[in-house]
Amino acid sequence: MGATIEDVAKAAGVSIATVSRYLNGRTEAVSATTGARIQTAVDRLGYVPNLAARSLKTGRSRLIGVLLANIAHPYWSTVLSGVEEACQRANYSVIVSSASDRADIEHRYLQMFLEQRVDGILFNPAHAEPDLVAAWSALSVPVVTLDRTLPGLPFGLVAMDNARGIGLAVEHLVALGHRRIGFVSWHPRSLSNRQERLKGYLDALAGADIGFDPALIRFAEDGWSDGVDCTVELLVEPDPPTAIISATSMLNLQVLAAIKRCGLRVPEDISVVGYDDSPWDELLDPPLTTVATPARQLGVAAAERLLTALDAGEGTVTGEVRLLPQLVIRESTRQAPP
Amino acid sequence: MGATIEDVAKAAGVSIATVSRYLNGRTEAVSATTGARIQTAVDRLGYVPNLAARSLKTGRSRLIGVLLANIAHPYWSTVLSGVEEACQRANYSVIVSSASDRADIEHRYLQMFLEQRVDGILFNPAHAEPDLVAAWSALSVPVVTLDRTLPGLPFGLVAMDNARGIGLAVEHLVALGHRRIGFVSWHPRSLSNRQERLKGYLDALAGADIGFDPALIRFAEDGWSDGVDCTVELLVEPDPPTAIISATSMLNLQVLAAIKRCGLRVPEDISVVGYDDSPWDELLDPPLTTVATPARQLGVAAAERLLTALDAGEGTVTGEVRLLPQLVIRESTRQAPP
DNA sequence: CTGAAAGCGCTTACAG
DNA sequence: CTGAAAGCGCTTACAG
Repeated sequence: MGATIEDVAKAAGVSIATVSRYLNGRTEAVSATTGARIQTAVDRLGYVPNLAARSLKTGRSRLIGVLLANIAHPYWSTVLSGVEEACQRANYSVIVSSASDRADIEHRYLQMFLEQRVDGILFNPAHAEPDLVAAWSALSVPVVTLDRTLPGLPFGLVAMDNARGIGLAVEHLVALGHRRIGFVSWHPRSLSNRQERLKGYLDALAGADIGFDPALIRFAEDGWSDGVDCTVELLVEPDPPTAIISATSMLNLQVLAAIKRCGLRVPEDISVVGYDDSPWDELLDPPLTTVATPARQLGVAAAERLLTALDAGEGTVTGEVRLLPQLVIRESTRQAPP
Repeated sequence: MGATIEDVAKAAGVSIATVSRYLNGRTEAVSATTGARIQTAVDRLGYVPNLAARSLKTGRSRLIGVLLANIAHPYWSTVLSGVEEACQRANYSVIVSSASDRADIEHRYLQMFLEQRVDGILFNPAHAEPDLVAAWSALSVPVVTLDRTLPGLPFGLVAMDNARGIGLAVEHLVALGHRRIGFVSWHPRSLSNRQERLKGYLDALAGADIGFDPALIRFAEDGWSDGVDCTVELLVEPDPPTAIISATSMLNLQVLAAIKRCGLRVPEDISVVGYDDSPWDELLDPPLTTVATPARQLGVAAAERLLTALDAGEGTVTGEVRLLPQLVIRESTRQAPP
């Protein structure tokens, strides 16, 4: 069906070498008239170069593999759009896979990426248990890890400054006079981003000379419901918090729903700081004070870090890039009760 | 760096033809002992087959191109996870691109897909203006269009039954005694899914013998804010609606926010039916009555339709598959005031 | 500025 | 059950 470079060469009355040079933009190496003849042939035949053939020859596929822990999470689709944008700009295509939070699937996909001979990998790991992850120490392409670090692996990291993000939330609440500040998060497990947020909470508390009360922390199971129950538990404590920090965007609404279920009002009875600043956070009731963690920028930064390494011919990416979150103050936080 | 099939053959003391047969699962054609020797060599060398080479030879890439109008929309990331899942099951990889709602970008991406020699394309078009779209009439691979039809193009369609979805919402409100039912949608333009929802609204009204009042319809510009203004306009009409249907998930929260801004309560003062049943709709205040349009299933169905055509060796996909939405009744709708 | 030729890593008849 | 050989569609020294 498709025309090949040979068809074009024949139609233009030149060799395939010349066609190839013209197509690859080495215009200084092809005379203008020859170029015009080739272009005419390309147009007439509807010639579309075969990247598989090029890849086989050059050893570069112009493919970037993106492996997400779970693509169904709205935050990550936005990150992906940033990755997309940066890769597109650099003329790379993006192969996307989602591990549905399962390490065995991650394995399969990484293998697939290798078979497709992607030039590089962007990876938001679902798990970080050292034994599961050890097998990836010898991946043959540069890898940049997104938001989560993998201990002991030769990957670069591009992530938000998670500790600082939660720090901003704590400081804001402390400035409003709150001293009993609840923290609702997903269970940290071995995931660096979650651990960092927890650490950010503890450090900021310490920095404000507030004693840490374990009763004020709740870890929910991943998903769209457990956060509600966890928050309710927190609210029925004998000495409940006057403010709550939600450490993940998917938990924001669950915390709010739990508070309403308990018959409390935000911010009259309790203040809430959310995370991520999803586009709809300002549409919530009340408009949510949140820690903004620009998703699109994260994607762009990660892709650019990888692409830079690729351009430089580096076989591996090192170091880490941290993006700074920002606090967006809206109406869900106010002065603590006396 | 990477071992090739020739390295494996040498290490196992057989020809590359035999290695190829073994690797492709034609185990009946390879003796058990030879197979074992090959497997040992593969493991020891860490051999990873080169799909570009295979693709070049077989003419099949095992790549599916997915082109989304805008991947940053949460609904579509869920659709994508369904596509993902189905393709993974069938051993295809997925190349994802997002057009950011721009037709020129769509063009570029389609071209990229062709260059990558994808085996098929899943396409949620950003625009459907006939002149923009005409160029795609001769795409060399099977295409299935997602949610939106492209007039006159030889593509299959997998979509929700949009008209029926809105019909369900109208019927529910009519049953509750509402007769002034507002409709807030994005501007339909030439997009079939939006036109169908509008038609569903009009037809259902007619079916209930309710005269149609143009003052009850508002079209917002795409995005996260214009829907608020449109809804406010609707609410300050001299004879305002007693219920509102939001025709897109991204509009649900905007409609709710506008109602609150006007000092009205849901459902005491006005009923609201949303669209899509995003996972957080039940966490809203009040929990939202919505038309559920299972995103993941849509993705799975579309991918399967395409994969079936591919298996059958069909060069083009025809016909359409319609998925039925379902009404999920929660607490944002109630009896109309007398 | 242009062409002939080798070779990227596979699969697949064809022959044995 | 196994191997030798052709060929998929490109790129890239090398020569001229």
